[in-house]
Amino acid sequence: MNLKELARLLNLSQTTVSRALNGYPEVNEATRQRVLQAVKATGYRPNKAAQRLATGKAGSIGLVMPTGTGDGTDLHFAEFLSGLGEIAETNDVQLVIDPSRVGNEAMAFQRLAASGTVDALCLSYVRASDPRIDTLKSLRLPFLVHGRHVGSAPDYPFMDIDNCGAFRDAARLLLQLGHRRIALLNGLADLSFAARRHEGMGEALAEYGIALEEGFCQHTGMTEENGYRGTMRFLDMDEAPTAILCSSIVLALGATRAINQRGLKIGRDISLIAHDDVFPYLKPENFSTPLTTTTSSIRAAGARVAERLIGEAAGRKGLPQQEIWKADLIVRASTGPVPTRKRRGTGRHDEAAE
Amino acid sequence: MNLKELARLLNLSQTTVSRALNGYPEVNEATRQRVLQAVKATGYRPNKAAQRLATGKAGSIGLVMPTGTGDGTDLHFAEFLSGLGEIAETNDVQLVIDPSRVGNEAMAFQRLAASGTVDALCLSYVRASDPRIDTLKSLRLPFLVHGRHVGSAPDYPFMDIDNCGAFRDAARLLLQLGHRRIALLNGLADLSFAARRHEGMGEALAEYGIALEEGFCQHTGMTEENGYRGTMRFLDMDEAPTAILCSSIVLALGATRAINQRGLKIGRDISLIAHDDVFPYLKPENFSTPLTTTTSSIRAAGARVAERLIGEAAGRKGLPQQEIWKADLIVRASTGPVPTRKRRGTGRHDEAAE
DNA sequence: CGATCTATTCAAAGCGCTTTGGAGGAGCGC
DNA sequence: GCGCTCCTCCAAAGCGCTTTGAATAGATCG
Repeated sequence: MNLKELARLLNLSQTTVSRALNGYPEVNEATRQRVLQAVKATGYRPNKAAQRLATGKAGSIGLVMPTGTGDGTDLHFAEFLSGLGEIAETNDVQLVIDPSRVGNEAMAFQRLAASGTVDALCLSYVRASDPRIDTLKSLRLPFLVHGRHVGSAPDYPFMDIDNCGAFRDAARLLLQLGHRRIALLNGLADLSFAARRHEGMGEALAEYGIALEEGFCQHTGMTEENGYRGTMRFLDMDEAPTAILCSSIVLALGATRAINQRGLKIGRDISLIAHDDVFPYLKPENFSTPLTTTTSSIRAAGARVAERLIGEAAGRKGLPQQEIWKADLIVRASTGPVPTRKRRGTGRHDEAAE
Repeated sequence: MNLKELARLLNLSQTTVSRALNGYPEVNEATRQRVLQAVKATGYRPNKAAQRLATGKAGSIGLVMPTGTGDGTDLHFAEFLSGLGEIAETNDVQLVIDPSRVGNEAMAFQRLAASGTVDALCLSYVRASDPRIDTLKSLRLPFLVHGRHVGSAPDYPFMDIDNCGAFRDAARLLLQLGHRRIALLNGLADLSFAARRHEGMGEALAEYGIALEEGFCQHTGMTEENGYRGTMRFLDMDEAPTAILCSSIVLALGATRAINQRGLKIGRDISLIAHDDVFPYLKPENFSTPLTTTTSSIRAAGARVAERLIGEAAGRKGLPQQEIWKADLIVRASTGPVPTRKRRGTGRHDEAAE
């Protein structure tokens, strides 16, 4: 069933039927109703490809899915996607995702853009320095970056959370609790959020005249395994940290395992703060010791990104170009004052820097 | 840059250029090279919408993403998607995902199908009894079901793993080790894989004359929290199970937490087997006690589904219509002989049935 | 009453691609 | 030289939709 048939069926021209369907004013209300009736009766659906061809609008937004990274990226991607999806659904917009091997995304973007399958593009998993942003800028499509590069001030639309502030606040809390040796289990170093969290933590330490030593930092894929290994390495140090910041709840999972295995008690012997992207299946409040977190729903971020992207594709103006959400610092039982009596290592010991 | 311009540029007709690009034989190899050169130089990409309209082929496969279920579904979906994506990428096929609120998927499928944006559809997260399959059958598009309904023999193409066999084998192993009180932490009861695993476990127990009691079964979303709670409930029983089967590694995570909290030792005091979908960020071998698992990569399944779907969309015949993969039972340290001396509860105690 | 609006409707021209049905020329056998 | 087949290439007809530019009819007006 296509427009032509439908029009013939109604003894109308395609023009009129098309207009009736798309809400143009120059069609009699009675005929519009007649058309709507017929649509319902026949189950007619406009062919999207034809619509695209005719209008140039695709009715979908594109995103590039990093495939097979194996670093726990997928976990966040799924949740982000879920948020995107919710908004996309209510706006009757489809998501077309172009899977692409890492390093090949620029091509994937070009393909998506040139093929005219999407009205707007979304970039996620931004690297600290990311050439894909330039690719995006060179395309003539609206786009939105989830995250932002590090260094210069971004001159493109983005939506990001205040990773720097989050980890600054988290580190401050620990410092206020008397911790001086604080370690960081971070995501891969070239990811922008990882760089920013590192930075924020460094800032807080600096306020106490402490330097963030690289020995106290791990940059890895955010898997349970890496969380475990990193924590073990920290705990094995002569001057082991009394607190650890984790860039992901999955890392915290591994950290918890390591700490438990050592017979230490989280919140008493060692403090733990993790960034929580709010996964429904793994909640920080359900850890054996409920986890203090910096919290920001990545799903909500996805929803917001979709909202803006759809708006922009529709030509709506006046949307904020750059947006940074603060993450909440939610204190639970995994943080406590620095242990006064030594349990392991040498106990309290200020590491003044500079 | 479009075909017409490109053709003019080359002093060729659109026909010839189109044919050169699509690998038709009736074009001189020399001119084909010339065309290819020009494409490279100009960065020409065929407009997908136009191609779709002309050929009726969309060059993409559609899947419906269940949105906002909050039951840990997303986790598996992401990994599955990742597998789909890998194959889709190499075949230059896009994935269009239609997010849809649960219960609304039938409409989403119809929308996808009628709009002509996809060549084939994939259904995942099959329920034990699933009306969406009928929807799919009524559409005139190739489709593939990941999973299969329970009850009658499926009369549609699917790809599934042998959930029944996997949990039968797993339960058998436990039975051989002397366990008689075995519990099940399952996914939501209306999901087909959950039903099948329940069934398989029941079969194994039946071989030993044991009935699978509902008190030993939990059907919930596969979150860490539910794993923990369920396990706690089991451990609190007078006749607590000596072994637990988990339908997901995330459930096992919660189970581990509960067991540890009780001061029990996995593999000695209580045995644990989980189904492992092979998530890169959470590996059973890295649990504090490495987990015995029934293993089948959901990513590989996604890849296979994509392969078949793409083949079918291309009209390739002779592909197997129904496919069931066996899951490997990989024994690690979380399973051991049933404890002989009682630690908790009443120790060994046969619960003969019937 | 002829002229000017206004409210509806329509025919036809694309959108950028594929594909059908030739056309022109080279090569061949007779 | 003629008819034939091959090999290349082309013009033009769609695919199903939107949209431009008119046409028609009824209403309004001087």
